[in-house]
Amino acid sequence: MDAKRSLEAEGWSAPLEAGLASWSPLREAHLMFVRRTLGPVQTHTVDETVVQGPREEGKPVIIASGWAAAVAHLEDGRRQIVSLFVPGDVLDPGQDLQNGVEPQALTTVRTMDAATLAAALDAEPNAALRPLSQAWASARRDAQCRLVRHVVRLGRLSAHERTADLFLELHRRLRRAGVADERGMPLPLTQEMMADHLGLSVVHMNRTLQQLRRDGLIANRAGHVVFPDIARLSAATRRTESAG
Amino acid sequence: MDAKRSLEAEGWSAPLEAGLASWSPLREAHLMFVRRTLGPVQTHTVDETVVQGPREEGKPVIIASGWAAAVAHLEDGRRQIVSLFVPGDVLDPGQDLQNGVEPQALTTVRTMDAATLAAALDAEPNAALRPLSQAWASARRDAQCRLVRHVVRLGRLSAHERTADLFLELHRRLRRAGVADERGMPLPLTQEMMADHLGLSVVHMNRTLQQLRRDGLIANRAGHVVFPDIARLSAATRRTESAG
DNA sequence: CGGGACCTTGATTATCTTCAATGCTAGTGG
DNA sequence: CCACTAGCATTGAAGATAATCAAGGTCCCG
Repeated sequence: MDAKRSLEAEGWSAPLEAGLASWSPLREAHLMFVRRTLGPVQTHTVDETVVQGPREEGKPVIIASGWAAAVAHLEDGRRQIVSLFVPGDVLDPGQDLQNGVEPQALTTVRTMDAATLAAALDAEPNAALRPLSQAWASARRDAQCRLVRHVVRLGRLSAHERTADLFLELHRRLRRAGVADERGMPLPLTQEMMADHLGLSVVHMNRTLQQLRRDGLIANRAGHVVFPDIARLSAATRRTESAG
Repeated sequence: MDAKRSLEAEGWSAPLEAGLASWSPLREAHLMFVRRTLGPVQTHTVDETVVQGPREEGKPVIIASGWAAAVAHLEDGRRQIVSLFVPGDVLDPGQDLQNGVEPQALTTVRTMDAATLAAALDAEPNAALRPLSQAWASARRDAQCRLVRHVVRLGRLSAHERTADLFLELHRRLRRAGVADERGMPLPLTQEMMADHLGLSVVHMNRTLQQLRRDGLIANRAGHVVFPDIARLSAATRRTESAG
């Protein structure tokens, strides 16, 4: 049955399918439904604005390949990347209802890399597709959960800890989507993007990465990062308490 | 009709009712429904754990009086207050599905002050109660929105900006719930709690507050804070660009 | 009066930003 | 093939911002 998938469909819906299936056990029928209801694919180059306003209910935009991010801009030029989106993720700019009536986007979704997007259809909760809608719900909850973890990261972790912690989160997510292997992952982000996500200056981001490299915790080149010792990288997300 | 409300009911469901009504125009019948379906009130003293695990679906716990917070604890004792809850808010610890099956709470909800809580019933989406369920949905979205804003605050604002920005957000929320007036608001938080929310050390939090006081942006005593000049406080949330 | 929780202070150190260059690499047009 | 450019990574120096350490101080309460 796997052999029957067209190469093309396999090509760009694989991360989405793998991601969904990791949340809930899906049958081939569910994956067929996903492929069938997926909208036309839009191709984007890096740094294009993808979602300006609040997203349409029931028509989540998913990212089939490449990376994107929800970006908040301050008046004076500072910017904060609120969340990163990797293949298989649902794009969500967050919505502000502060003024009551018109929902207003808090952030703008922009591509951080060449990316392909498609509108997906959240399954109606009928019996046959129940596992599928559960998978969508789990994916949404995971996104919320990542926001909470990011607040902790920004509020209480040092630059080194933040960086290690982010790398591990991205690694987990990319493996879930089937886009990374055990030892490393693609990382198309510039140091400036990482800095804007982790609340650091570019210069300090650079020095933090150098330190992690010197410590043998990461090794990177050409859009990829390798983790020579995941256990030690994991330990670097927490403060090392030596002699008490 | 307003005169008919019992004083007791008025006393502890007022912030919730005012908060909901601010999201969607509600009639007396909707408020009656809220009062009628509200569970028994639980009284808590400061620093009690209120919600340990993931919250039950469809039975949101609301806070009728007092303050609470979703708190994340790190192994080494550092802690981050991820979100603050004021009267009328729905408590939500955030849920982690990372390991697939069992939802796991990311944070623990604790009282930051003496507080009274009750379980509320999210209205079924029948026609008569539609405005009510819309109000609940808006309140939920507002909570998500606050998380996004907090990421920006922690990632890109200085200590002074963060503090001013938080005060303005709390002021807006408390006014919405009818618990604060135009000039100031109750603030039962210790400096340590504010520090843990804003990602600062207690000492630095203290000095930042002193600075704001010296600048005439805030004045506080005994659990209350007053804003002598909201416009200037608002300006303090952004970097002041003098000569260009 | 003693204790505890909270606020405040000064001194010192660490972390991180800013400013200003300098290199590096890939793409572009001559 | 070679300047030329643009975007990104890197460096050093200087300074601001924030953390840490270690005391005091105040207030309330038993």
